[in-house]
Amino acid sequence: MAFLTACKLQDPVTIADKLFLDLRRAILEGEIPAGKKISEPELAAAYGVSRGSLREAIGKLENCNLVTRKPNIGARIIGFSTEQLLEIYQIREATEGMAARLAAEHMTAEELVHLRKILERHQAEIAQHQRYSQHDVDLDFHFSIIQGSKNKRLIRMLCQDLYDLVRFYRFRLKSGFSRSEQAFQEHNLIVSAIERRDGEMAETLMRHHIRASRDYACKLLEQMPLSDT
Amino acid sequence: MAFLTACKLQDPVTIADKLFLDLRRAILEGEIPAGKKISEPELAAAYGVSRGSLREAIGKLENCNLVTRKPNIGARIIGFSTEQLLEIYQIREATEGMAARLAAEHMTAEELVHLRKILERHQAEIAQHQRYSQHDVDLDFHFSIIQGSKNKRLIRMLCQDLYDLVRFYRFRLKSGFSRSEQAFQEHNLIVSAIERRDGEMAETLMRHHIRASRDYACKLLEQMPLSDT
DNA sequence: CTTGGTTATAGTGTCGACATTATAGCCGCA
DNA sequence: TGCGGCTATAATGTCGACACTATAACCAAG
Repeated sequence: MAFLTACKLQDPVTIADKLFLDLRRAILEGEIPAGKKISEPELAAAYGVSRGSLREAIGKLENCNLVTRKPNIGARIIGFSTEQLLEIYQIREATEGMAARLAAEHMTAEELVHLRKILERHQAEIAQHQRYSQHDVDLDFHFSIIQGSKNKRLIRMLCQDLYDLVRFYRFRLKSGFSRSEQAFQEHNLIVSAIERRDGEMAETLMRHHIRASRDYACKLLEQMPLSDT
Repeated sequence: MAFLTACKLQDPVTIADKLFLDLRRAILEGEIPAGKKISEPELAAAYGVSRGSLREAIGKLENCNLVTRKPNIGARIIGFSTEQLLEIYQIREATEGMAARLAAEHMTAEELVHLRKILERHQAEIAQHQRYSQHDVDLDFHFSIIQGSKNKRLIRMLCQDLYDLVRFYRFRLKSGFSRSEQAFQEHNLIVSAIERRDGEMAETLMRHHIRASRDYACKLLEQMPLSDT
């Protein structure tokens, strides 16, 4: 899962950081059900840590938009809604479009080679109908382009905050999610534009790609609405 | 300062929240010098609170990107750099462009009236050469459009996180910052496009506007580089 | 005088306990 | 029986103290 290397905290040193990563994974993978209220004493006991450390970890989760807190009431895991998913797609369209434009300007030759390799992996997995891991390939693709923008703040905004939500939703839609062939073609066009250093075109293509992805997700949601688990 | 009403925590109930707002203001207005390391015991004593509450407040400041923390080392106020300022402009171009597009689709008639009023205020202040408060008018303008997008996550991302940084930099550039007339014309065009419900044009104009603002800031920086205060 | 190691000190991370607030259950009353 | 207020309980907010880490000052050897 190369896309995880984009995150900081690869090797957490403090208890609160370890807890944060543990809880984040548990939330993203549905181990802790969405919308559930967090009981600080309960969770602290379950993980064998103090409430102070737990609160610090919850604070970080709040920054990642994975939990919401209200004063004197407590924290609860975020729920999901079609509305929120559409909001995320709108933000991705704008920011990743810009990222693609910047990547076309700033990506190094080595990074372009890496991008091409991701495409090859993608193609190989399509040939073998490995639709499960396709998600990782897709995330790797988008992460690489974001990294290529060289805009540190943009990278943090997307890789560290927004993409947690993307993974959160993607995990729930995983079952029927297979737009691989079409997505691969679109990825291919984007990379070509970046290789030509055509930032304008790269941005346009990326925005189209994300909009297509959104439309597909919407269709899925109409057939199979999200359930609270 | 109507633009502050866009923030949550209007009336903080908990000590940590009050501290957070206090510290945020102090940082934005340069009361605490940029780049300064934070001593938890010192600050806690200065504000008469416990270190625990202070740490919670610092955590929130970290989410706003106003301080950075390293494990076992501590937190320090962010510094500023031309590079970072350019990064922020790139993000604003993408996200506020999208916000303008969405605002053209979703803004209500009342919100459009409010926008027009802001333009009138802007014009009045130009006539009186009140360049100081022009910044507030400008922030109000951008805040209103962001709010008009009706994308809750986008609103939070911009109003709650990114715009703290905008204010942080704007405070340091305040002295020579007067692009009022030009900015007013651009604002006018944007509002017209939104009134026509022309999202495509609104996005284009907003992106041009922010790019022009960036270019102006760059010129200022060449003449008068940022000093660490 | 410089450099490497050692010790002292200040600071951060962690914890358990107390104060305050929200919530749920219960009782009394209409 | 239904509703309003009260009480008890549990949870969150806050605090002070201890443990561990990084830094700075100091000393000794070259």
